[in-house]
Amino acid sequence: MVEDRRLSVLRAIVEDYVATHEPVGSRSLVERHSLGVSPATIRNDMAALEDEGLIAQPHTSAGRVPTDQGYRVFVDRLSQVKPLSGAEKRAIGSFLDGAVDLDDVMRRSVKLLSQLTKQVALIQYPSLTRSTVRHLELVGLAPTRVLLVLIADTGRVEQRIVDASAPISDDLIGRLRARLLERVVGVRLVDVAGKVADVVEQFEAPERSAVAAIVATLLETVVERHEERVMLAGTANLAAFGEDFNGAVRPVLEALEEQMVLLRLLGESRSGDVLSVRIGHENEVEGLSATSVVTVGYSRGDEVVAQLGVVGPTRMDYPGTMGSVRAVARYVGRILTEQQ
Amino acid sequence: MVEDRRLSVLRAIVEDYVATHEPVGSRSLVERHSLGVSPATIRNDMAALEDEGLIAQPHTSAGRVPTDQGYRVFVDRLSQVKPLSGAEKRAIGSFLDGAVDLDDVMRRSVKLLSQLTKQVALIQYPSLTRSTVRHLELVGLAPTRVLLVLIADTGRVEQRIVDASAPISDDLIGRLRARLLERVVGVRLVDVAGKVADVVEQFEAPERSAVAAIVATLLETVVERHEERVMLAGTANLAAFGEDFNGAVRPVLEALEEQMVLLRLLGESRSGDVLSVRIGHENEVEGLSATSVVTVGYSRGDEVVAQLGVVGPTRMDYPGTMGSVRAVARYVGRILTEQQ
DNA sequence: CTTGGCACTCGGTCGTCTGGAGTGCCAGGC
DNA sequence: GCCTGGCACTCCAGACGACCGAGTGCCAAG
Repeated sequence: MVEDRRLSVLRAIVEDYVATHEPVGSRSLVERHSLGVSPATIRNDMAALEDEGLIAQPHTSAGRVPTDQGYRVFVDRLSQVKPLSGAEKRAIGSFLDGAVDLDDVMRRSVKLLSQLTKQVALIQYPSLTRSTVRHLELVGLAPTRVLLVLIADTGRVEQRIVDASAPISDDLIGRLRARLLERVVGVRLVDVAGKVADVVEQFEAPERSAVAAIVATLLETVVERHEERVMLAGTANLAAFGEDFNGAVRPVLEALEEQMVLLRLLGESRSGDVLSVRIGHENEVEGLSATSVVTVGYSRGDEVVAQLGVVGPTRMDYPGTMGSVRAVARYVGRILTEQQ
Repeated sequence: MVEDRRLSVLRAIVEDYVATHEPVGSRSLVERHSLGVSPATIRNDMAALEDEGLIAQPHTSAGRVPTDQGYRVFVDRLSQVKPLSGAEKRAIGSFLDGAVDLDDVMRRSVKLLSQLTKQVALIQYPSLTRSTVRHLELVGLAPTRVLLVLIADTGRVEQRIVDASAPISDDLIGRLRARLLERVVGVRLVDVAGKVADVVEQFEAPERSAVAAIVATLLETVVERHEERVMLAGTANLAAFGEDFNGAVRPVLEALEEQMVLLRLLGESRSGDVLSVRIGHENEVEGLSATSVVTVGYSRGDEVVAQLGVVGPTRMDYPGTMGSVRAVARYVGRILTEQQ
């Protein structure tokens, strides 16, 4: 079929361009891939592909380069996720198994992913709102200060210092701690607010204001979504982007420095645990329109708790990147589930 | 004095080069600074400075550029730390005051510093080993698993999951918790090991192995220095470095990605709370020989607990950078001391 | 010790030229 | 109807050379 060959040509162009980073012409295409036809025929196909908007020429008399749409078609119809090699899998296992706590798991995973893909890797901490309270601790620091520590079942720990204007006795701390514990342990964070709503009322006048301050801080800790952190590694790999630093790399670095942007990036694909690939302009984030973002959710147990992925140039090795992202997500999920 | 003028010339060269990023010649020097002599005289001075190794020419018939040694003399003898403007001081105050916890203080400080200096900023978390134990918590997770949470008086929280092969009852957790608390609260982390050495012996056979596992993990948490974290911001400012990405910026980015390197960078200057400036090759870290590092310690109370600083091109604005670094360190110290 | 003058060096820029890679189109063949 | 070889055309990239200007070092005179 003619149509089939045309797509083969597109695939070949994408593969060559990804490999060489140079516009690919009709001659070299027939040489490197056994397409069984002459360059002239390829040229006709290329003209058609260009009409469809899948490839473009940087200038007349240059080879062709895939467009964002071209990559889209490649990813959707022409490529398969490439599974990792056995060696790579073993490397992942041994690399991640030594992690001592959640921070360590995140740090190791994101570093690993950036090394596997040679791109910038991102990982979002497991969402607090979806998890449950494992423990809550109040520690008196000073007459009017209390440290509130909240431990989620994902292993994440949040701490806040509460400065109540009224003095707080150790006895009060003990009673409040017991009451709160009995209310919130095992409760989903999103439901904590409902559970502790009436606690303040159970305390009398001299103590009430301090209790109110502590409970308010607790609610704040539980509700605030801005606390969803993102960790990042491999920015040095941006070197592969191109030579013109200020043109290409700077906006990317700037975007990556903003926690909010990173969250949006990972948040855009609330697609659960299926791979999401956003190519070039499909990306909503300003400054990243020349990059592609590959993300996937990872799970604890059978619930997706957060996303991880990579950011790289649109001319990336999609099958390989997708394979690495998916593999790391699975391993992270397994570790979180086991460590539970 | 001739000698004096020579140093003035060096100062002028440094200032001009920092401002323009271009080799500075004798003519433009007399034009921009009122030195009261002719270009020819300056040329003689420049030749002398070059003999002393303080300046160099990139090539014949180009202007002069300061050498690392030239910057050294400039910093040591020719410049004064530039205090911040009132507006800047107010900005620091309002920017840092809203911090809710230690992480937040670190995050805000490092971001602020990178914005003030337009360079890459680093901040080290307050050292664990120098601080004391504020609280310790054991939480049972599963029959054989316990979560150990250690809270230092710097506000830092460390958690570890202990997997004892033997079952651990809630009763045991309670007793062990009480005993450990009574031993370690208020004790410096470095002294914890001595305090808990005999705790294991106080438990009998069926419980002893679990206790041993928990205590071992506690010691690990307390001793391990690799846990001293460093946070970093402003990598996008590396754009000011130069155009040749792979030549100049890449090794810097790579070095900055390594926690160990960052720690060394901040650790090299155990100079307490006096500003440390390491210029170019003075820097031990490979890959950063074209950068200068300005660091200073910050305190909680009257004890220096960690370092912060910036990394930038050797052609940085030293007086301004030193002023910003010192100012931010003072504010951070104040906040930590107040929040205590 | 300073200064003006002068010859010299050398990097950066501009215009020109040329080779090569690549294209589009066309006519002929299967 | 599709493929193919041929051919004219386009245009980028690199090489080459000339020129300009900024800057230097040195010297002799003030």
